[in-house]
Amino acid sequence: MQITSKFTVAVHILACIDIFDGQMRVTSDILSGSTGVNAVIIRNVLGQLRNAGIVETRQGSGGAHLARPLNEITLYDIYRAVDCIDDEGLFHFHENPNADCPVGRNIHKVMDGRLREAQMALENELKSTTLAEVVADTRKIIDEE
Amino acid sequence: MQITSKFTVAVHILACIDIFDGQMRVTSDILSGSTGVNAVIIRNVLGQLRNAGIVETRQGSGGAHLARPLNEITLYDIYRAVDCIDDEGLFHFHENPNADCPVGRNIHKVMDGRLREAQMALENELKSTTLAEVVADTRKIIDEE
DNA sequence: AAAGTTGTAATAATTTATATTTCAACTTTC
DNA sequence: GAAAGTTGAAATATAAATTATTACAACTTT
Repeated sequence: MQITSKFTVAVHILACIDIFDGQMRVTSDILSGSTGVNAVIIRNVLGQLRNAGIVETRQGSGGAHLARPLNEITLYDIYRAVDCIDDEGLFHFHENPNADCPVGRNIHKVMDGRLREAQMALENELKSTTLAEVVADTRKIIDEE
Repeated sequence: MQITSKFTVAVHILACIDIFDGQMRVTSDILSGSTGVNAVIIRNVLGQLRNAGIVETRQGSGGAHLARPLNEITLYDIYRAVDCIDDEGLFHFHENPNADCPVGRNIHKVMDGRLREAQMALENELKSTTLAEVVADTRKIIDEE
């Protein structure tokens, strides 16, 4: 199991939006071409990013723009926006433990806090990186090519 | 997307093995009953735990036993044993970024280290808990019931 | 020998992720 | 104001991953 590629796709298209904005109209078709991901999926992701206040898009006119500065968008914001992880959490608990077994009826409770801690450690790490850093690194590599 | 339930199942059955060992023969059928997970899946998980040197099982005789002390088995050991995450890592990268696009051909490289850090933060957290703690908490709750 | 168990392979069913098709609503440009 | 291109969204299809099931040989103990 892995965290859905919508997350890395979202980071990818946000980098494109920042880097190409001004040079061209960054449409879902352009982004589909850069990512290799279907344009409808791109529009879905853009929709989630829009709902989270990260990008701006409008029907008809075409072309996405960032809604706030690069350094105010963390990887965590993106991860949340595209709904990588649902309310159940990162770890999938088996669903039918036996309530007649003393272990079965308590294991969930015992594990819950610890699994949440682990998930939080991951998420805190994602909070520590902003798109500004990602884009800066990308531009640097491009310049050196 | 979530981390496969084989992980929580594995923790569950290890707790059962420790708590019930001596009282009964802890077979895959018993464990299937406690977890609500198919007995063949349980045997697969036990097989992975055996390969990792965490439990001992034998054909014919039946009944699993821990292969080393509870405090020498971390949640990370279990997570590794059941192969929660493959070599690609926790985050799933979209597979066909466009090499003709400057962002497309570099984004993977730029993100890689950061995603690995996040995964490591998760894993370090799992390393910090041993089965001894999980079982102690479980026994405590059982005693208070 | 009988009964019960593990280990493993093969297959099926279920769930989740991703892609595709379609089209109405909208904007800009001619 | 018509044409061309775009977004947003729904419906459906395909693909991939997870979990369950069936089947049985190999093994142990009684």
